[in-house]
Amino acid sequence: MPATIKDVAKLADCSIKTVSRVVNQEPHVAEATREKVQSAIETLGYAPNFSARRLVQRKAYMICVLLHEAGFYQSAVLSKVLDVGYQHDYDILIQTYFPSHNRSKEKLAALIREKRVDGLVITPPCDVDRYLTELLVKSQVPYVQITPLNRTAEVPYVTGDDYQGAYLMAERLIMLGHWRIAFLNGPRNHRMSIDRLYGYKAALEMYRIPFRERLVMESLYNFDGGYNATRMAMAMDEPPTAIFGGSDSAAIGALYALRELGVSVPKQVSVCGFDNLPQSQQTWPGLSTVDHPVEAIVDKAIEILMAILAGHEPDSRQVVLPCRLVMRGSTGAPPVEMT
Amino acid sequence: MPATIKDVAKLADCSIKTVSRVVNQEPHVAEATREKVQSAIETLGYAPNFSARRLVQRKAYMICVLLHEAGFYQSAVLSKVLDVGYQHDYDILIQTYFPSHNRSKEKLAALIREKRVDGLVITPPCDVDRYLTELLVKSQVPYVQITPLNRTAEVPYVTGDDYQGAYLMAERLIMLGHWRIAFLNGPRNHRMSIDRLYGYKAALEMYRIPFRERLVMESLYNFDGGYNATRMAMAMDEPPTAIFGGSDSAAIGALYALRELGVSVPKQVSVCGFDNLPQSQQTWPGLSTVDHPVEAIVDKAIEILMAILAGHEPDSRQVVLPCRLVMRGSTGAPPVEMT
DNA sequence: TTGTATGCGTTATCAG
DNA sequence: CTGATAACGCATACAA
Repeated sequence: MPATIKDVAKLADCSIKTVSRVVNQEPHVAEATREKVQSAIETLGYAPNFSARRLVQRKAYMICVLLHEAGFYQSAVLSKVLDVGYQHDYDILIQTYFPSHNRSKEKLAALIREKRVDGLVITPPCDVDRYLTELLVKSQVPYVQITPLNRTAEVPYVTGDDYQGAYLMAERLIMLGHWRIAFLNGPRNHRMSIDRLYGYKAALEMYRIPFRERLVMESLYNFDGGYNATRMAMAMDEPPTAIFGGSDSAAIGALYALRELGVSVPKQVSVCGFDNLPQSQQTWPGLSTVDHPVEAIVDKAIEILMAILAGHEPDSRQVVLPCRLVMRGSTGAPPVEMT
Repeated sequence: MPATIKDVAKLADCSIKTVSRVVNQEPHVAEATREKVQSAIETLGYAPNFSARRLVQRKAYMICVLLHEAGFYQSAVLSKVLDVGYQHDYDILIQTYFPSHNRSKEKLAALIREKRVDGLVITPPCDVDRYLTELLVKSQVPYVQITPLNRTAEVPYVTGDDYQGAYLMAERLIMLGHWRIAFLNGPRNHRMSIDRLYGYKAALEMYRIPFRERLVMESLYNFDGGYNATRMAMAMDEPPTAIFGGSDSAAIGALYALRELGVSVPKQVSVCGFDNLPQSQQTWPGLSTVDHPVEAIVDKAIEILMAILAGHEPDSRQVVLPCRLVMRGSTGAPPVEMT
């Protein structure tokens, strides 16, 4: 039976309000009183009951992170959210969301209706789900998107600069001497895929390399997609000398396919990715990739969410952070052509 | 301003208690009344306030998952916990715990003191932390361990059968014709490492293969450890023909090292791991490994925790689930020796 | 089958 | 600077 604020008040010989003041670090308390209360708290091992606080303040002190699946990228997001969230004295609630799954929809709706969360952090691909976005808008819950697949004018988001990152990497490949560069594309209707593709295109254009439609392969940004696309690419009359995966997952699939085909990386074909997943440095050869600054993204996202929750307008509601290249062993100069 | 139970009562023209009965599916309500209340609930869009319920029932309706780091194994645990937890109408709170990190200690202590969680799920390596275990015991919070590094008599846990899994894999390697099998060992003082090592030893013994101390290499069960151990193993006078990683992470490190050394897997050296991480099927060649039945483990763990929280004794407090072999391309017969 | 009154542990109001 | 008292929204013992 834990001690309550009343017990403390009795022991410290004051009113509960005074105890409350001490606990919540409010001003207008005499130093002597404060000390008396403080020691009472300690001898009783008192800790305020969070549920009571939540009730009376009509606040859940809880933010929800919406995850679609558990992968490394998500893990990184999570770690950082936990870290930052706690600094703001918020609890973090994890919720999986599957568009196809009715139960997860209802669960989330209940969570919001029952005021069990104050705000949400949305991770891809949750943000492209119609039902979800409508639910969020209708219920007026504050939320912020992380690396949205699509962007909208009103919704706050924080993301990496996909266009710039892709441009940088494509440029680097070109500098190495490549000009037949295949691109493993993601879902066509996602802003993220589009930006990365455009970054690639822009670099080609800048260096006067003709863009070839057939070198853009569908990969869905996953391992299997990257694998299949690579098999197809290598079966072409003029196979590419470099394969730029729009995501590390796809690039890892490409690596696998090339290995299977007995094609040496980077001697015969260079491979690179995008995202900088932890496992990308455990492949052989290490995967050259574009680092999406996950930590910084989450940091900023939480900052924005907290500002909104606190009632003041954040500095900016839509933030795009620059990406940077991480070169490892999977890229090199193309082999000398012998015609 | 959401509707409260009073609003519903007023609209349905009954007392709040009756509404409460309907909401909580209690008996003793006339069908007619129930319908009246039900429709009132719907027109008002009423949802019970969770904080209020938590307060009055002195229950947090929340269980906490303690994570040390965010990896794939942890992700798998998480997904399942979420899934099962929600079926029991519990919220899942994620908490990172770093033994070295004072803030995370305090945070957890506060969580427990303030009755913000009803129970916990502990994942490795949290369970070997003195401070943590003492805190848990002192505060009397119910908890259950998942794949504990060490086991104790009183604490409920669910885990895979490390000994049996390692035995199985070692046996398989022997069947393939290997007898110089290196083992990438984990932290020496963990029950989990010990069991896996003993399973390996037992298989050797069963098949009358002399155990060689020097073939047991320290790897700490991580990528770098596996990498270094493998470099050392391959530098021996008589290098092993197979490398059994006590964890997939270590085995992936081994794969990397061998690739670097130009050693062909499985032609010259076979490699296998333990855990069956998702990335183990994305390596080249696919990593043969021992599947730790994470989902079943979590399932059982939550079941036990729920039983304890509900006040009745679970069927069993300590459960060990069998592992099974997952053979992929990284293992094969050893090369023919030419002396 | 239904309703009334009381309490859960806080914070907030406003008077002292 | 301090304190009595009223919310907060729900559950629950007990009465009708």
